[in-house]
Amino acid sequence: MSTPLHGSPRPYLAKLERRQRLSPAAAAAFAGIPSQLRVYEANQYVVSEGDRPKQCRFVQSGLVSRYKTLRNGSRQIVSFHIAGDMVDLQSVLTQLADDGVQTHTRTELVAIDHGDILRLIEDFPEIGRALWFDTLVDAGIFREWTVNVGRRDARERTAHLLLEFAWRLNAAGLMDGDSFELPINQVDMSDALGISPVHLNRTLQWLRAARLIHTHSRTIILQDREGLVRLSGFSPEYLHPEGPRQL
Amino acid sequence: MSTPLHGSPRPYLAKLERRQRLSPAAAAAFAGIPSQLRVYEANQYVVSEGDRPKQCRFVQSGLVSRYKTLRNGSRQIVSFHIAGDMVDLQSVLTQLADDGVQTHTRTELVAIDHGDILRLIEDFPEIGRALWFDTLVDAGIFREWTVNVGRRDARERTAHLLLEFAWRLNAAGLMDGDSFELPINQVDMSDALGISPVHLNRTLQWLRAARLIHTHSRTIILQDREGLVRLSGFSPEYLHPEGPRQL
DNA sequence: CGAAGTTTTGAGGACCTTCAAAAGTTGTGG
DNA sequence: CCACAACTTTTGAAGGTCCTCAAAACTTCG
Repeated sequence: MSTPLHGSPRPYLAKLERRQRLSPAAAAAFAGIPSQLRVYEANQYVVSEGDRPKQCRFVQSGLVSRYKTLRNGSRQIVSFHIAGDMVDLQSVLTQLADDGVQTHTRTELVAIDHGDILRLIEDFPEIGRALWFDTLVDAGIFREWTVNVGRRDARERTAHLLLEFAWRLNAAGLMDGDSFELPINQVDMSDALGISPVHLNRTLQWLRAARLIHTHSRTIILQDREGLVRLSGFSPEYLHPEGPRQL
Repeated sequence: MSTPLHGSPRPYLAKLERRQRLSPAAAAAFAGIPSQLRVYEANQYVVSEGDRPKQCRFVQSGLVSRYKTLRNGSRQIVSFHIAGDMVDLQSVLTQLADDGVQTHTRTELVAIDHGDILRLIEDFPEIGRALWFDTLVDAGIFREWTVNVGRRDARERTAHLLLEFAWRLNAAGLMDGDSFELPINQVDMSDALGISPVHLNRTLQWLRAARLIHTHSRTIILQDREGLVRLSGFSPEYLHPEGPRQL
């Protein structure tokens, strides 16, 4: 971890503004909020389960996950966060972190003090609504993940996760046609899917053999989107692309 | 479904006030919000996936769940809501319901217009924070459910669900010592746990044989809480009993 | 070029599923 | 208050998906 540098909340602000118009005053106040940039290497722990963080962070570049550890040492990743995503907005109000946060590749995180966020909401209710909506979308993703691990078999759930990544990366302008970078190893990916690494490996081989995906290094190419959608039942409503209700 | 009767937001308000003090003005405004009581029989559908509800509802008495249906007909229940819980607070801002809501027993629901909630938040930012915190607790439960179906075997996850029920019912003052009513059949419960009804039945038999629980009709008696906690790894931090950060 | 990390393979077994039917329980109307 | 229908729980049996363990092959990086 390097020393904190001057950060900028703009990438996250941009994401909020893609969803709903903010007044110039609110946007300016948000853009002026104090923030620090920190760069993490791959596989570093940013927040640990049980911490009481004083800041929340969003991803400027890279990939992080939130995870929970069980006593037997097994682990479940409960969410991924790509560039522009707020990682632990919840910590603004909840005092205890019930999950941990780690990086999967070299990642730039921008940290903002809880107090500054709360003051911003106080001054600009529209920002409060935008942040609330952001947590509602997160909650929708959590629900879909419960469905994924609860009711889809390994092939379906792997295909579903890849399509979710593609959809979110595309919304963030990070897709390159049908291909995207997924800088995560199979052990971590299996922790997100609730299966064993060995079985994930065989599942990926099956997806490749079925010509649904193509991979080289850590690039995923969606060779047959139609087929992936048919296999997984992916449908993006749960990501709420329509944005929040307007007043 | 009967004709709507005059309702009262007090049970939900009471839940919010157990977590954080509200100013008398805010509490009074909340208590005065228009609301309608509706009574549903068991196994009725309240909201369907894809609906665009104009109201949100909380449970006055009874039990409801939120679920998602897959194309092959299988189903995952993603949450349960007991008396005092807001069921679909998220619909205040999200336009499209990405899951359905159904009852499991005779249930009284109190409906409140989205517009009235939004106005209340506008007038009383402290209520906005209380509602945001409520959705954050919900999101914490969703994450734990992902862990439950992703990384715990059938015995562990069944024990975990029962302890979560016990903990939440106790917080709502609905526990009777070590026993509580769970008005839900094994088919629906298996949809919440991501296992087959047959396997849930055998799992429950195992829990009874291990003298961890005792059941008669739809009453659950936690015969050995210690043992259930040891088996499931249940720990209530994810329910955020500490309440929201105070300003 | 060696070391560490990651992916792949093999084999055996555990957990959980499906299907089908029986047994038990609850609710309703005559 | 009994009889019957509908629903729910339980049982049995066979089979599939996924797991664990262990080692080999491959890749990445200093």
